[in-house]
Amino acid sequence: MSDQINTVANISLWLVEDNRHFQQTMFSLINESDGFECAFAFDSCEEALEKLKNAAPPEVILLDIGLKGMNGIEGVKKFKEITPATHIIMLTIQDDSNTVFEALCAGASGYLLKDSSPERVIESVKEVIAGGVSMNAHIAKKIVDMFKQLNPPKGNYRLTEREKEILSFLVTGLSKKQIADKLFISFHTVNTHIKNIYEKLHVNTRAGVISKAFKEKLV
Amino acid sequence: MSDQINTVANISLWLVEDNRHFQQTMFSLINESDGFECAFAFDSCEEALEKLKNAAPPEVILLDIGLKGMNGIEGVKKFKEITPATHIIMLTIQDDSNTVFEALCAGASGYLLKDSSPERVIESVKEVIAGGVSMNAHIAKKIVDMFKQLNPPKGNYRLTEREKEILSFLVTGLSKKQIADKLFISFHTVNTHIKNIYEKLHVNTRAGVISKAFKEKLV
DNA sequence: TCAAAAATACCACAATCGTGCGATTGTGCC
DNA sequence: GGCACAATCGCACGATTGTGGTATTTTTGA
Repeated sequence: MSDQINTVANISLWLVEDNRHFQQTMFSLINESDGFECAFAFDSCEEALEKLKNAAPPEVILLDIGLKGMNGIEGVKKFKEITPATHIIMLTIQDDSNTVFEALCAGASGYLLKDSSPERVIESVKEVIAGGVSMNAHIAKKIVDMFKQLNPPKGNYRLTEREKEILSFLVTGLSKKQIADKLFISFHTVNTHIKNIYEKLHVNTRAGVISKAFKEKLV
Repeated sequence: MSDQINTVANISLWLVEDNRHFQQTMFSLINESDGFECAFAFDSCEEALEKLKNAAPPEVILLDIGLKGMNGIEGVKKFKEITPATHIIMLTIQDDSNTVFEALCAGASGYLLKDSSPERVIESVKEVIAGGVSMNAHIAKKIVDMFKQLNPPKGNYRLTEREKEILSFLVTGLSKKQIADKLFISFHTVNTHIKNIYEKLHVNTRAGVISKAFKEKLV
């Protein structure tokens, strides 16, 4: 508790990038920015991971997506295993949405085009530290599209409330008898409801109902 | 082909917003921006939808998410039905991610906080016209999180290739006999395989296997 | 108020399923 | 050679399912 006289601690960043020229540029850019400090710059994930064994993890890692050796995607996973609280921003030359998308799924918090303006770099870092995910409109669209695709408008088979209820029990794997007991109705009634569900969904086996229910998000 | 002397056509926008003060501010902001033109401003979705019947649709609609009458979400759906090529940007007072998320799923191309800077507004419009989706880091995180949730790491139950194959047939609703015929093996063999699958997945009904297969993305 | 829709209940029977056994063959591995 | 494992095949039997009916009561909507 001696010499905390100047300011609050800087945000610490690490840089993993094999292009020495770009590495230098980025390194300087960060260290010249108020409140940020680029502690280390590495040429490969392997080196950075090695360093993590005996150094405090940074708050943010800027990680080239196209590294030799362990590539960025694998890198994200490894880093996140070791220090899950560290935010990782991918660096890419081009707007390759597939790769970026994979990186996000692997745990990255955003990505930056390498030719981004210094302001944009700093803005991204701030965004991820605030808990956000930093991406551009193009990637955002990819993700929203994919999301919509995974959430197709659910088909309407005009199931009644009771039928939906029973469908949900079928999906959990209950037998007719178990459903009857659960709803305090007769086995025969459940039988009838199931017959009606089968007819409405155009299926004729348990397996058919359940697949259809999952595929079309009926449950 | 007569008087195309001045410039390329302006980007046409419509504004749907019931707060008259904000409506005026935004209207002026847009019309003062080079290359943009706010053709109409409406107080409600109903009015704008009415106008669409006899006016050319705009390239972009700025749509308040919290309108009286038909709200923004329903509005997006209606607009998109009538003029799917029109990009819609939602206007929100607060960063309400659930609503914004619904809007995006309903077809919106982005959203703007109402206190965004004029530059941010124009930037968003440009982004959506370029085919992107405009959102901030906070919403982006929500969506990426949701996406990850939909793609959980698949459990490994050490199913053999044959078992996986049979599992996939089970999911499509085939009976033991049908599977046997399809694979040119005996009914009894299929029976055995299914028994083993049940044991490995810790289930004991057809329904159980299929739900588990879907929930854990085994197929 | 009256008809339609939904929920309830019952019966019977063939088909299919789940599960208890046991057994042979081929393959890879130490 | 011996061991583990996957794939194959077999039998038996009780449990459950799917399907063909019919029929009553309650709820809903026009």
